[in-house]
Amino acid sequence: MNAQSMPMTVRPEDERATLSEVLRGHGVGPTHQRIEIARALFSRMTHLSADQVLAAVNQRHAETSKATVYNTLKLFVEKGLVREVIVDPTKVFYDPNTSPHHHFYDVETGEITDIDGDRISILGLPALPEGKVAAGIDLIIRVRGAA
Amino acid sequence: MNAQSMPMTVRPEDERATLSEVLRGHGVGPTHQRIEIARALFSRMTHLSADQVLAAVNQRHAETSKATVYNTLKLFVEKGLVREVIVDPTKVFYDPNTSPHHHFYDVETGEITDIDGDRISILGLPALPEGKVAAGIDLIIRVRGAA
DNA sequence: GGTGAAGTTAGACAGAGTCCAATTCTTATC
DNA sequence: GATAAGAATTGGACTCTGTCTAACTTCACC
Repeated sequence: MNAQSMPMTVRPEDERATLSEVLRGHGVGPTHQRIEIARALFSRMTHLSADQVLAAVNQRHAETSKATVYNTLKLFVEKGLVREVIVDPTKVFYDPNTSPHHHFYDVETGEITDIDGDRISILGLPALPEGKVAAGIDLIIRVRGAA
Repeated sequence: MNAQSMPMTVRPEDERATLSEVLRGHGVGPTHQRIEIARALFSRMTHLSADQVLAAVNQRHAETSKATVYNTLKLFVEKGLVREVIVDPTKVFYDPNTSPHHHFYDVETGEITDIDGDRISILGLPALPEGKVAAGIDLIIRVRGAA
């Protein structure tokens, strides 16, 4: 089971256990803090910045430090649980949807919306530079309110 | 005449005049500082961050403040003289090539390379969100050294 | 219950970018 | 060329995101 296949609704008493399994399945030892951070991301299935994750976690009950949120988000990226979305020059967003997809980014509101990967084909994708491998492909369509 | 059609080599005594014309043609009043910043970008035709622009300008002779570099780069973006490239979570790069194109970004070295827009076709581009207009389309291919 | 490794923490720190009030420059007009 | 008004520039303080470190806590295992 991976993050994408996690049921959208689970009985509250099962939620922690389910999240623990998701973490373990990605080679991440489950701790209170990591479970809370995973819940913040996966229960919303939306793009959150580090400070939004921190706020969401601490609003609930669990005191979690800034350092742990940053450590954990970096770990989740390494382990493939979430994906970094770099569209806003001021902060990184974390996307719990790790399937191939692209992004609309509203430069005025900061809102990020997914574009399913299979709705787009990219033809003539150039050969990667010598000795390099792909680490991610993201088509970013910046939009703003009509004039 | 626009930035792209500016001759790659000009007689030094004409360079300031040429850059002045480019700026004026984009509705930007030419000042010493703006000319120096434009020269830093257009003489290299490469992707520079704000601090690289600052270093390039001040290395030459013209003392220019950090605030002016940031003000000017923002103005250049508004006026279509350069394009922001947002691929690195720690800083924005400015690209003097404003024709439609995409980017390779090496996550290990930080190197950015252009991909000509006409080498790639994007099929099935989804409709923009209601009431929105496109502000930029950038396919970012992140690469890293092979394992 | 003891031990070591893994995880968490507060708070200091670094770097990019913003803001502001004071100064300097540009430009239009005479 | 002098002048005045608006535009541009400036240093420095400031904000914010993210990193680092050394101490502390938790956990698994014996």
